[in-house]
Amino acid sequence: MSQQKGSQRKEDGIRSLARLPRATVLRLSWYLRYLQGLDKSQTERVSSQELANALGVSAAQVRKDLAAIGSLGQPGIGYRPDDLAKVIRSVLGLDRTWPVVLVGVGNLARALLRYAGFRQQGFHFVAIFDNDPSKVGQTIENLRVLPMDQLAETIQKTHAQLAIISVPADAAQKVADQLVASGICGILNFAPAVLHVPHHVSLVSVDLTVQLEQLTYLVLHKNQDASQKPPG
Amino acid sequence: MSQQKGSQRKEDGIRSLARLPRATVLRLSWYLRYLQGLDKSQTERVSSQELANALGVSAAQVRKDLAAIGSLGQPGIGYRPDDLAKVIRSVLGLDRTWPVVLVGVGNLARALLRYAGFRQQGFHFVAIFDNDPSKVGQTIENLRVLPMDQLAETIQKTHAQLAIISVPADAAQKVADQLVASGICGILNFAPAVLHVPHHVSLVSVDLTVQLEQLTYLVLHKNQDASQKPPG
DNA sequence: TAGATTGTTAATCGATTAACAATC
DNA sequence: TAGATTGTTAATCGATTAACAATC
Repeated sequence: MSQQKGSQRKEDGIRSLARLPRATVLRLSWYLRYLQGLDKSQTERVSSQELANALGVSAAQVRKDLAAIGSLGQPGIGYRPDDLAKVIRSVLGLDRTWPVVLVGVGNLARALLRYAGFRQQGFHFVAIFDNDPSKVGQTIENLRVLPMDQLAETIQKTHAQLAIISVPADAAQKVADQLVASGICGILNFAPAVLHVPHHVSLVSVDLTVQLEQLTYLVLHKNQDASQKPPG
Repeated sequence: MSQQKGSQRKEDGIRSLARLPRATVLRLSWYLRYLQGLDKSQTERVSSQELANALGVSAAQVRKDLAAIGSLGQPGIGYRPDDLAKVIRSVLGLDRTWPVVLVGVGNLARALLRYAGFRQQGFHFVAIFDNDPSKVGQTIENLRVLPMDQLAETIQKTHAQLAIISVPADAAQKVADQLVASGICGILNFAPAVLHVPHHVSLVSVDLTVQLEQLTYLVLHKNQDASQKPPG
């Protein structure tokens, strides 16, 4: 592995990180979750071994992941939970507030709007949309459901960069196109459809049926692979 | 790569498959989804290239994935959608009905209970549970909410092998333990917690906040990685 | 100092891609 | 036959693990 590669360079503690492996980014979320669960006043240090045990990965993996975002640990001692959490938050972009718009007001949307976990991490719903006239005008969690023709305008006004799609599969690509045209940078898609977005837009899809199908495969072929699964 | 490895052997078409790579199993779900969307009477054949274009992967990848579950294509011709879908369904265990129990009746649970996608693929909710006395006895989608002390009994009676956890994070491990003790083989977990289950139980976790955090990372470090993301 | 634990290197493992002979 | 497309092999790429010198 070549040193001095791309924008990667060491700089007294925190490294300006050149695209982390996707699996590493996923684990950073887990590490953060674990650190947030620690009793702040009680825990002075955590070791890679402790994190590894808690999350079901190897200690070497943990050290590799954390070394990728900075020299945050002290040999012989471990990591300071607060420092670690702060750096991970910064890397994941959780040291700020993210306005989010949501398109498609069904059951899943209602659940998402009420989901406390989002608010805790700085995600903040600023507008919700539906193309069903009978839903437009309803109020859910203090938000009026807006018609789709106000999408672009609202996104520009609220500076929302993120959107959540929870419409039926056959409507999802059209909605994605509208979101992209309105300047959205990242889409979290819950519609069971493969979406295509331009290069400059980020997309994460969560397909609930696919997840359940992964589970049936594992159950059916159990004992051939019983390792701890990454969430998602 | 050695031939004749483990239980893998070729046998006229369908191969008795030795644990597929997890990424392959994920894509099998996508292929199936695409095939199900095709107009049956219209489409006689699909090529690996068509599947690849539709799903944003390489054609070589598609052929490799499909070759792993059998010799299903005809050189020079392509694959027969019906045959392909049938084999994928069989590999994923979707050629049968799966009774599912759900624990934790919150907003997300209500959304999941009404989610049509589950039913379409053969998943069937047979019982729902909550430890909140004010919820026990309520009826949702024709199911009475049962108290937790009826969990084991009900699971045995319904022969449910799968369970969905949608309780708060701090209750999730205890619920998982109860499910395992009651004989459940596979758990789909929506609680934002890392669960530990015995070797013989399969676990898939979907953490919505983690998914949104992956998205903020991508948006923030955009143009460093703008590839199509696998759902989940 | 002795014990613990990091950050990093080298070795291993696994998954993806490219190329092409086989075959419809 | 000529054109198309599979299944498979070898090459590439990337991620995980093991080991250990550096250091608190």
